Order: sequence, then C-alpha cells, then structure tokens
Amino acid sequence: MCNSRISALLLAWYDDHARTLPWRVGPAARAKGIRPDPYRVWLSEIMLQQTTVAAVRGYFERFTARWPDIHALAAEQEGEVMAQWAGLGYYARARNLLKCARMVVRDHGGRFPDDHAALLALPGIGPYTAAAIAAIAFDRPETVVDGNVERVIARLFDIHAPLPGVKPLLRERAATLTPQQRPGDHAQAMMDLGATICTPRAPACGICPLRGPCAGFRAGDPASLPRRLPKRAKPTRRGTVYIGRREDGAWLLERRGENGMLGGMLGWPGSDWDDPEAAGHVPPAAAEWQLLAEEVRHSFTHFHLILAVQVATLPADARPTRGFFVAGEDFRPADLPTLMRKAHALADEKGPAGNGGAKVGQPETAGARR
DNA sequence: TACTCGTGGTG
DNA sequence: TCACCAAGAGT
Repeated sequence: MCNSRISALLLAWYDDHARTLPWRVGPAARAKGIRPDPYRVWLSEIMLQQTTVAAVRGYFERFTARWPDIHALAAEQEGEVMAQWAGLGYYARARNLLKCARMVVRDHGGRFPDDHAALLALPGIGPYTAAAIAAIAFDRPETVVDGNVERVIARLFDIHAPLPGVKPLLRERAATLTPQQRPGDHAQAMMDLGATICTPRAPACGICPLRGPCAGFRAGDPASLPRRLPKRAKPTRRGTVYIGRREDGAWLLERRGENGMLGGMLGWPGSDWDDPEAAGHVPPAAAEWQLLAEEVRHSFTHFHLILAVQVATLPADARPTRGFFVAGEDFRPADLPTLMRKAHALADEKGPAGNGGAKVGQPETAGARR
C-alpha cells in the first residue's frame, strides 16, 4: 500500500473520530476555512509537552480566560504566570512561555511567525512544537513527530531498532506520510491515533483504521514497539524543608532560583537534596523547630525524594536569613509546585499552626506520607 | 550526546 | 506497589 493511501485512511478516520479539544478546530470547521488561533495552538502545544491532555485541559481554560491573547500574556508579571502554572510541572516551560510571548509582541508585532525556522528561534519552541504550530495553525506541510507518532510509525513499519537511536529513521518514515493537503489535520490525526488507538500498552488494533497496512500488526506483536534502551535506576535523595509561620499567620516562603528543580517557583526554604543525609543545613530563622514524624515522598523524572519537614511558629519580630513572609490571607497553596504543596499539607495537618497540634518531641505516628 | 527537568494516570 | 509513560526543550 502506498503512503498517500495510508494518509487518506487516517484522514477519513479523523473526520469521524477527532477528539473535541478546547484548542482544536475540528475537521468539519477546518474544511469551512475556519483557522485555529495561533496563540491558542502555541499555548496548548507548550502545555502538552510531556503532559497529558487530561492534565492540560483545566490549565488551558484558566490561562485563556485570564490571558485571551498574546498581548495580555506578554504584559503579565512573571510571578503570576508561574503561580498559574503551578502543578503542571516542567517549570522552565512557564518561564519560556512568557519570554516567548514578549518576544512575539516585541519582534513580530504580536503575530506568530508562520514558518518552521522562525518559530524554532523562539524560546521554548523546539523541533516538534515548531512543526506542530506551522502545520496546525498555518497549514504548512511539516512532519510532526512526537512520542505518539514515533510509536505509530514504529508499528506501522515494524521497526525494531530501539529508541532513541532510531529517531532519525522514524522521522524519515513519518515524512513519507505527510500530505500536501490538510497537513495540520494529518498531524493531529497521527497524534489522536497514538493517544486513543495505537496506545503504548494495549493497542486497539481491532478498530484501527491502519490495521490493513500495518506491518507491526501483521508481524504479530505491535505492543512491543517501539523498543527502548533500558533506563538507569532512580536514586533516592533526601532533604529538609522549614515551614515557618509567624504569629500573625504569615508564611515564610522563598522564590527558587531559575536554575535547577522547580526553578522560578515559590517554595519552603530548606536544604539541598544532594546530600544523602541532608546534613549541613541551617534553618532560615531562629525558632524552636519541630521535626514532623511523617515525611513527604515524591518522585521526579530521574530520582525519588524523601523530604523531612520542620515546622515552627516564628515570633512577630523574626528576621529570617532567607525568603520573605506572605500574609496568611494572600497565601494560596495552589501557587506552589506539587512537592511544596504536599509539605504544606503535612505541616498544616500535623504542625503547631494546624489543628493537629503534634507535641514537640512526641511525634504522633511513624511512617511516611506520599 | 546524554542529562536535566514534574506530574499524574495506568497496568 | 511501582515502573512506565505522555503533543519535548535546553544545555
């Protein structure tokens, strides 16, 4: 079967089965000439980097409600953008999002460039996102290759060589499928197929529109593709955070540096996470710190973290060596990344400021909290 | 090139 | 329970 036939099968399937997504102009509307807003396409693609549709949906709705266009976003303060991004992860995306918005306003008159090279020059936009915006928003015949497409192609052509080395070959094969007509719908169809039919664990080959030409299906074990090189085991790191609350209810927080984990986000002052014993750190203010019996457990992409939590009530005249106070009524846990949110939840429940009221030196329960 | 960078769902 | 994985980019 020739590749134009494969694309035709895919587009026919997409016409009937395209998912309704807040940032998407569906195939019927697209056929009437309605084009998606490049701003919304860009925003969705940044949010969707390594992130599921389910996780993105709410964030996308809140962002577009608050910042309906690129000018509104470009004019916003960085701290507000970071707070709205909190919980979505990969926080460099949020910092680059704002940089990109300001660059588009300053250098492109508030309009996204419509070609791959110019898009690639913008912060936070890499090869995938540049191709996706060019294809979806501007109908450029770009080949869009994400994790879904790599999986679909590896199965369709029964390619057994492992990722990541086989990426160039997968891209080459994907390019042979890219049509001159409806390249944006084709790209979205490939990704929808990968997300709903050609799934990682248990692909629904029985209802797949590409079952006929699929070499992987014919070979008998499409679920085993694509192959991957084995990954390194995750180490476990330890650290300590200090959750201090002043007598007037204000919380002691700090803005984390732009480099490193949770860069640019609000968090509780604490130790580095490198040292196995979390030794050699000092509290951010003088007080009677109380070590909670429970710990926070959290898993990142490349390591596990066990976080000890120290809590204290700080005097009204406290002079912390790090961070700043945020008034109780201004503090929103939702502005924190998930790890710091977990630590706050534990302190609020078990610490002196919460109604749990664990006694100093008499931890309530052993064990850890996830 | 290979490593860093979050989070939540899934089997 | 836990490894795997997701519409990757930056360095």
